[in-house]
Amino acid sequence: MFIEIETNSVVPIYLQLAQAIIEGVAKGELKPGDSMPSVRAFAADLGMNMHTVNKAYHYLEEKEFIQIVQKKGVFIHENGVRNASSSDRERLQKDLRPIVAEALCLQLSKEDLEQLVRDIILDIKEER
Amino acid sequence: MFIEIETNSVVPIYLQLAQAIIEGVAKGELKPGDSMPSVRAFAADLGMNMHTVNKAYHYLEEKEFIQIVQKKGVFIHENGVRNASSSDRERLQKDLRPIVAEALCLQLSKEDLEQLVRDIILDIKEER
DNA sequence: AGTCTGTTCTATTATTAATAGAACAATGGA
DNA sequence: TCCATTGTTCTATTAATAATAGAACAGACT
Repeated sequence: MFIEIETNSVVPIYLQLAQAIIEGVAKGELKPGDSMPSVRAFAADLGMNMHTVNKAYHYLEEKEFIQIVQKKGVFIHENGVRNASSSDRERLQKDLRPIVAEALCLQLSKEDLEQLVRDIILDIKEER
Repeated sequence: MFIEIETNSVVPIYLQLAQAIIEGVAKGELKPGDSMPSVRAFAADLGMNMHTVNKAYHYLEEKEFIQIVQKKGVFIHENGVRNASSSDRERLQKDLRPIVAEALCLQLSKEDLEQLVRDIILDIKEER
């Protein structure tokens, strides 16, 4: 699993890490039940601090994408790939809204937006 | 123009303000050339600090949605409603990617995503 | 002349992000 | 049983960001 972190990005590295893991799940590279590296091993591997990885893990746990089992390890949540709950949908909608608004200003039609989404999906899934 | 600010949100209020203005442009409530309130008047109106409004304005200026004219005022950019440039598209794609990845984990099909986007577009445009 | 404009400056407060190191209790393999 | 590994918790420091505050400036407009 390739994880690229942009140190100069405005998006914090713990979030970049979390998003990379979500992409891993999205493309099926990480499957429910798979175990994730320990916070220490992952941190060493990525050249970041243990606490930063821990923060990413807890962020993902809150979103129910991973499961943290005390003293045992971290696993992709059995329910990580699931049918979106209503709170899932609300969250998606909230995150999506400002981007859609911007797209409208940029004269993107529904079709343009759909094309953009399609491109992203391909881009996420092709890297296998 | 209704602007609602959630003081307890994780998204900073200067950003919420900027996004609200973008929505205003998206729904055609704000048109290129329209003048925006002065930083002081807007701040007083919204119950926030002058510098916070100023920050939102500069954020929007960087995205080329408004134009700040020294000593005269702030206006919706003449090019605010435009055909997306390549840098516009890159930005959209970058912002969209983590959301699409999450949607894929949540088993949303292309069609589901398209429906979601359609709902948001309606929601943005109906409030007139 | 006087108000309004965005700008600039210094300042303070609170929060977040990231790092660091140490210690704890429980797990699990050798 | 021993011992390394697990996530957790604690204190700490540093840097950056967000939000507020107040004052002053120079130019625009009336």
